[in-house]
Amino acid sequence: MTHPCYCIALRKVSRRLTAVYDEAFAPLGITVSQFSQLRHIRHKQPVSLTELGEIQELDRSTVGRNTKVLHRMGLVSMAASEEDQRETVLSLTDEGRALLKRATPIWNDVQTRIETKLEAAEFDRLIGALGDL
Amino acid sequence: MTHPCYCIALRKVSRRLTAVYDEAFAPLGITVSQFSQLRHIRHKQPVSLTELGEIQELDRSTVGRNTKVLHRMGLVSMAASEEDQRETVLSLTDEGRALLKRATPIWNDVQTRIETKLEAAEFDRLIGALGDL
DNA sequence: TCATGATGCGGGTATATACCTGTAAATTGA
DNA sequence: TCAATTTACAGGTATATACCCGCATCATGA
Repeated sequence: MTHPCYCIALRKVSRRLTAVYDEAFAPLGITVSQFSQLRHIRHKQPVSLTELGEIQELDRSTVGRNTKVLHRMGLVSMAASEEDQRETVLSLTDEGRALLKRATPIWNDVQTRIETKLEAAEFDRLIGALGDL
Repeated sequence: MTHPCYCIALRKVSRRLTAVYDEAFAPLGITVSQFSQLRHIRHKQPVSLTELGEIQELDRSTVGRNTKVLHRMGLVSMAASEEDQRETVLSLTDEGRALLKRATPIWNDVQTRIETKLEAAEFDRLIGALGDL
């Protein structure tokens, strides 16, 4: 274990940071991943699963499954496109919009909190800084 | 999307970097996550699931499930501890050791490849550098 | 127009991950 | 010594993620 693995180190801070955001969003019943997807949908709606996948750089099937959860929560509507019957078009529901509005200040707070940890962030310092969040 | 989310950005590079390592390890039939766990086991064997969880900063149940896969692959042995009947102790099998030996030069190559991308890596540069791997 | 190919998705399977609950074994304190 | 607590784990459930296959639909070229 002389040299740390960059990938494993990155995965570790990614898990940690995700936990920080998720904890902040928990009162709203969403995760940071879901928050991000809601933001993308708001920005691009009406948007197809494929397009959303390209934007988020996620596999289409992943986006489909993640979206189904948001749909089940009543935050996102899924409808067949009129031009192309194969396509599912996503939009925010009123609840989705409302929740995103409530989530945004929480996100801003966390972002700011992270920024203060990141000032002179080279890679190792990044790991260290996020390590004691 | 004026401001990017630190967490989402980090998750994204984490996915990407994982894909790079996983692709390199693919001929051996393991992932970078499994490689890392094998290394930890080799370093600490005989080791319990709980201890391994603490080392890897992963939930015990996660380690248990990940280990079961390695065990199914014949790379790791799981035996009840003699001192404490509750404890499962993990060790590498001969195949596990052999595979780790073959995996290590591959890992070194990827590490080196990543290093050349990381020279002056502040956070944003990190994202950018990993972005075009 | 119509076969062929491309596109959009759903679902199966798999890993990686966490939390919670239940159970069994060990420890400890009265 | 024995009840109460702590520990170690397995398994259930859930999200997040990817790859593959199959199906339906659309687009295109002969």
